[in-house]
Amino acid sequence: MAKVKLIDVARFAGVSKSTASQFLNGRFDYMSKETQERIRAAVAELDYVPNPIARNLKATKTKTIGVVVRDITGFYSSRVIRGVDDYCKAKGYNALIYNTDFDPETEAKSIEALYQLRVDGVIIASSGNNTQLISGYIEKGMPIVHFQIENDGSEQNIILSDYKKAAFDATEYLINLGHKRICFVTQDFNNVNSRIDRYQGYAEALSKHDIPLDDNLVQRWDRESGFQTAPIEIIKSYAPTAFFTQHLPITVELLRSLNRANISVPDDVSLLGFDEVPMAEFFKVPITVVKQEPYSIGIEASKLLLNNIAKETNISHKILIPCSLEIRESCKKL
Amino acid sequence: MAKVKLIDVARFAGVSKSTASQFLNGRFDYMSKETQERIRAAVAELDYVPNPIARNLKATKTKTIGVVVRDITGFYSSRVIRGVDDYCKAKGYNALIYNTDFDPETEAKSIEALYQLRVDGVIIASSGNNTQLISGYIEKGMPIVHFQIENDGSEQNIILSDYKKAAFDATEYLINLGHKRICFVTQDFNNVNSRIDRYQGYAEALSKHDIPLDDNLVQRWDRESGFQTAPIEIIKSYAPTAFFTQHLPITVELLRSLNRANISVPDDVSLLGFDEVPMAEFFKVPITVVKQEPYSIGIEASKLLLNNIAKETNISHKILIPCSLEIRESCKKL
DNA sequence: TTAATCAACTAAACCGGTTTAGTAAATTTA
DNA sequence: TAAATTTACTAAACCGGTTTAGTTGATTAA
Repeated sequence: MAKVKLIDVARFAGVSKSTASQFLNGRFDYMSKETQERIRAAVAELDYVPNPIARNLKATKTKTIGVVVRDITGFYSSRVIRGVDDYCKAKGYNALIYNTDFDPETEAKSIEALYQLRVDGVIIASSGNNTQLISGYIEKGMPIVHFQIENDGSEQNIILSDYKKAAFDATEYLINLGHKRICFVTQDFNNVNSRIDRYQGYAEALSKHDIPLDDNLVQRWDRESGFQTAPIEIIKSYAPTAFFTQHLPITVELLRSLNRANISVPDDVSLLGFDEVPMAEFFKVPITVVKQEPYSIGIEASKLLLNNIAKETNISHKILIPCSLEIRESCKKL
Repeated sequence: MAKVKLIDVARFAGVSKSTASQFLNGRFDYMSKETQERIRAAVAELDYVPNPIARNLKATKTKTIGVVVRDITGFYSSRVIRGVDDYCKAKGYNALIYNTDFDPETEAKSIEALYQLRVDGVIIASSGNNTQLISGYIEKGMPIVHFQIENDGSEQNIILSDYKKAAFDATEYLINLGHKRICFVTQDFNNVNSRIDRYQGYAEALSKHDIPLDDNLVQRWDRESGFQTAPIEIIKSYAPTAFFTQHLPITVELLRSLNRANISVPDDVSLLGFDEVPMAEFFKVPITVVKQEPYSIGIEASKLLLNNIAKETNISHKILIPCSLEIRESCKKL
């Protein structure tokens, strides 16, 4: 494609490669005005475009970072990526996206691929199954910033929503509406702080309002097998007046179940979801949710990463981004 | 980061750089078993990882392509990108995403950035305002594949939904439900074939069923100023029994208007949209839509691009991907 | 007047690989 | 038995830049 290179410019201007390079990097220390002008003219005449790859080879930098997400297609992930990308582009970096589809092995392969590609750093929403492996890369000197998922016991750079406060606020909102039997639906904690924190926010709100914590109202859902106990059974057996779902897919599946069983939201049961629901305004019942700020998370994550890259430090930072409660129509006042 | 290089491996194995390189590239032509074994051992011992950048420098290839979209966050774009990325990764390429936010200038800058980065090719949903410029890059030898938007008169590689057939089928579906006054809501054609084709599909369906084409029922919408005529006015003045919107934002805005004006879909007026609507199943009225296959479009676009890169040809190909009608509840039988 | 300094460059090494053109020893052919 | 060929490598050029260590002629200080 672009064939004219530095040596061509140098020859055209009648100077050496070194001088041409100095000029292009703005170091005019001891360079006569005429020489500068000749090189400028040569660049213009030959339509020269420096090759950033050759440049970075020498610098042993790629000006590229990696972003490892579950699926770029998701509402949350795509916005994080957009934030990362906007910040990176502004700082002269490019971002390479790797999708893991929730598979820890694909995740491991992605990190290795990025390592081999010599990216300057990585932003990752890790599954939590590769903690050891990731530590290894950090030791090898690859700066890594996490987001979305915080695993227990790992000191790391991470940007997170303030899950605990968000869950607390949401639960308190339901309590203030008169709810006492609030069913908390979560994925298995599995040492993931990001899940435990929400639970704690929930528990603390109950405690603050002297509502006993009923273990029957803490229900599990997982990606493969769905609800451990069917929502209809939960309602029959434990009579919750509200569901508080901790993840968009849980909200979606719960809503689907309730619709199928002809259980009306919010008349029969209230529903509050974690994570924004796209197109909520057009829903039969617009869902009240805890809204995260994925775009901001992306910005902050890349800010932190590029900072670490620049300073070659790796002191663990944890940054919390506040959430907000988006009140719509799925929670009834009792 | 990774510091061990080829020369280290070579020294460790007691061979020259060249021999080590030959080994790593699987050319064992005249290499003794013992030498092979020694290099293999050195690689393993030193944990050597080849530097793809240095490799590609010599090859004058980057094994990277660019993808220029409006906004990675969108339902359609994110899926196209996912398709592109899956195909590219499988073929050893990486994709760099550039967002234009519908701004032709940002688009131009993105292409130039990708050109300077020496990407091996570009996949783009162009605004249509940079046709000249893009031709320039093609002439410079940069392979380009378009998708989503086809501009009038430009011979180019392009992957598209079969817009005409899709619009024909959708219109005929409405006609078969008894609709005769179908309001076609579109962006200004502006020489964009992707829009004109839909209009032709619409017109041909009407014609086939002997329904006169009423210009009053062809309405404009644009991103900045919204509807040229407010939907309520359209209904009052021209009494359509159905709307057929040509773009997701139009569908969304129309629905919003109708809701605000308390006009019921489909009781007062039917609605059929182009483009899938996320979460449609939970809508007050699930919207019937023409569903495109963005993931397939991404796959096909990258297939075509990588093919052109490999063969260094650039014969214009146009590939149509069929759409399907996703029938839900927003169209009433009259 | 001569050594030291400075302005304005350039040669060559380097980044980390690939590839082409050789080379020396062993083997085959004439 | 000498020439031609084959085997198993290596030296050096190259990809397209950056950077370090010089070099040369002019100017300034001692």
